Amino acid sequence: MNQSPNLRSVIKRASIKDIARLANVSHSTVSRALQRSPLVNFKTAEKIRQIAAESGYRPSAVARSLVTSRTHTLGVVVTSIADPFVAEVVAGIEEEANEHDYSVFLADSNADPDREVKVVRSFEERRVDGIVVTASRVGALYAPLLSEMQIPIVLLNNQHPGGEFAHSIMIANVDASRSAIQYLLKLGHRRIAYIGDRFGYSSDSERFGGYRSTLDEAGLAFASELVVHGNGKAEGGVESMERLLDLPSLPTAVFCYNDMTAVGALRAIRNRGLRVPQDISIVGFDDLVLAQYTDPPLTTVRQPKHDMGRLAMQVLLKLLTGADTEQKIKVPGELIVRESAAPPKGVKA
Amino acid sequence: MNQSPNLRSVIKRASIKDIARLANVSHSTVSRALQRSPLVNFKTAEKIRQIAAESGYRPSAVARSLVTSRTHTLGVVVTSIADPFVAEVVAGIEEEANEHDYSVFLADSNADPDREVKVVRSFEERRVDGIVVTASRVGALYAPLLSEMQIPIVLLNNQHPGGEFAHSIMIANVDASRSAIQYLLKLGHRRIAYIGDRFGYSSDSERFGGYRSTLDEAGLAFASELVVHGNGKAEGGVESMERLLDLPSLPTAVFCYNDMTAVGALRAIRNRGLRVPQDISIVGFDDLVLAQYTDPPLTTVRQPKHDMGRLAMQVLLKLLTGADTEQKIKVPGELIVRESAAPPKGVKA
DNA sequence: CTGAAAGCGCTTACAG
DNA sequence: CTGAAAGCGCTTACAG
Repeated sequence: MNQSPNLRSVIKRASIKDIARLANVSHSTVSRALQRSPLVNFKTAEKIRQIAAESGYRPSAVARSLVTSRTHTLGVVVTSIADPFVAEVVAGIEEEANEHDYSVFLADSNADPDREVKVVRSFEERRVDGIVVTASRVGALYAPLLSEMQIPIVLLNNQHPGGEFAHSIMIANVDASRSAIQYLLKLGHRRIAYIGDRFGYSSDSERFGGYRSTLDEAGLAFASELVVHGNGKAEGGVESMERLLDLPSLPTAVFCYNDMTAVGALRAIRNRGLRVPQDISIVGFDDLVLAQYTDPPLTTVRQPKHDMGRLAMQVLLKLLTGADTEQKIKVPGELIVRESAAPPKGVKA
Repeated sequence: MNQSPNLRSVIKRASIKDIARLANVSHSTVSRALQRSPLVNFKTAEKIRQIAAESGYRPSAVARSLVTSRTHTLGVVVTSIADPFVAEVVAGIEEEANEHDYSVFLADSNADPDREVKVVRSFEERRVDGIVVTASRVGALYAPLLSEMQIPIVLLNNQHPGGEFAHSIMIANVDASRSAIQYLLKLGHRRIAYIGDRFGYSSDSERFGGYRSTLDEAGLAFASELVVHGNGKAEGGVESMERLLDLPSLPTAVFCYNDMTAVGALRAIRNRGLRVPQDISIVGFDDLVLAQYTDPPLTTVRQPKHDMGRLAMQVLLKLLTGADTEQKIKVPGELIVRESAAPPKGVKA
């Protein structure tokens, strides 16, 4: 009963031919019966299916793929699956894929361009039906590779969503960023800092753009010392916030590129003996689950990560069924007000 | 240049035959040249490879798999990829797999037994070379399915690692739990609570076992009101901690099933206006990255998540190359002392 | 309704 | 060193 795996691997799996022999029909008929084709007599079909079930038969997706030239498979390439934003997006992709009987290959590039190229190449060899690239920082570097590929690709929050790639889904960075800054202005803040992400090519500049234009429109002079850059992680948030805290005149509020950066900023502020939001207000971006559990709970811009993942898969599915409209979808962010932002000192709520 | 995907999909990919025609050799020779077989003349091999490169040829892994009956693929099934513990484990698996040119299928069961069964079945049809199941809660339910499978499986922190499954890698729950409780005892705590996970079949009972036996050995009477159960998430930690805080006599320290539970406990304590660790000490389990950024930073038991993932893949690799030793690996946890635990009131450090 | 035949894109003995 | 042949496990016209 408990044979060793290598012993077992010697035993050949049952194929359609074996079932055919047992059922006394041709393997064509078995194939049809298993596909529930109406072309085969009901009783024989039943019998065949029963025999298949009893013998633990499992059709070979690889053989099927070879003839149909569809693998019902997609490749997902991420910069880091350990990044909570990415993990939630992948959960959404996977869920949608699963519902449509697609399997997903996951590849973590670790933000290494070479590895990303290698991985995309391996997806080509696996003959995936489509690819989704999530939050890649290096997209531009392998653009030529992608553009010559014969596989539909959809980019999700990619740093280089432009030109040659027809299909992308992106958070509406500028508007989302503006809503965060408008909220801060409404609370009475006038000295608002921005902690960006030095690796976020387009998303950082868009979020920064929203920050700057909103400040401009409010008639506030741009103060370059209030703009610093982290790395999108908590440690980068700590460092960046420390630089801000060394300023002769502190900001009363800080808008962060993402929640992890905000978590770091929170820590740096605490380390200096200051309090959020009484001394400094903080606003994040993403709305990770942990944003509800920071101290204080984080006011942030929500990205519908799970839905964005599903959407990416839906776009892919549409492309796969032949639709060929160019798809560049912008998803709105939503400001989630919690407790990390409040009016600055001396201003009533 | 920018043809539509469906137009493109009509254009057949180059096959080994196309290359053969261009190179004026047989497809057998092309196959050999591409595999860098020493059997083929060096100059012809060079020429063939060049032609292949120029024509953007990509070998079909599916065709190759059909003949070699190896897919160089593995399936990873997880309860939830959005769980930070799981995500880090998967990162480790993926990294090790990548280094050995394996591709990984990821399936998220959402802790749904039916889905888990469906997914494992699809992995069988895809002819994955191996499967790793991570932190499954429902393993027992599909034990029969697994045991009749012809594919090697390794279980990682599975709730039912026993009997029929030869290969598993597990954190040393009992010892890790004991080290946490011993630390708390050394700090002077005598009234120590435990917030478990009602879904953690074996890991919860093992961690509880470590808790209880260490208390016993210290001569402390077991107080059942000090043991409550969450769901492994922050919300469950909040609820459970609230129940503890309603006790007529509060615990001075709480050992939590995992870090997310601890994060919830931290929040519940803060909501009651109490402080950690001055009023109550908290110890977690996992050492997620966020454990460094809670307020206060969390004292916790580290699981080497990334390494455990790599290890799982290594075991699989070993099984695939024929080794057939039963592998049940126990990985030690490590107590990471930060700031969420301190001597109870009235006891000097 | 059923079967024989061809073919998907490779690998690999077998013969030269 | 090279090619013709067989075969991996399926699907699907084509003929009956």
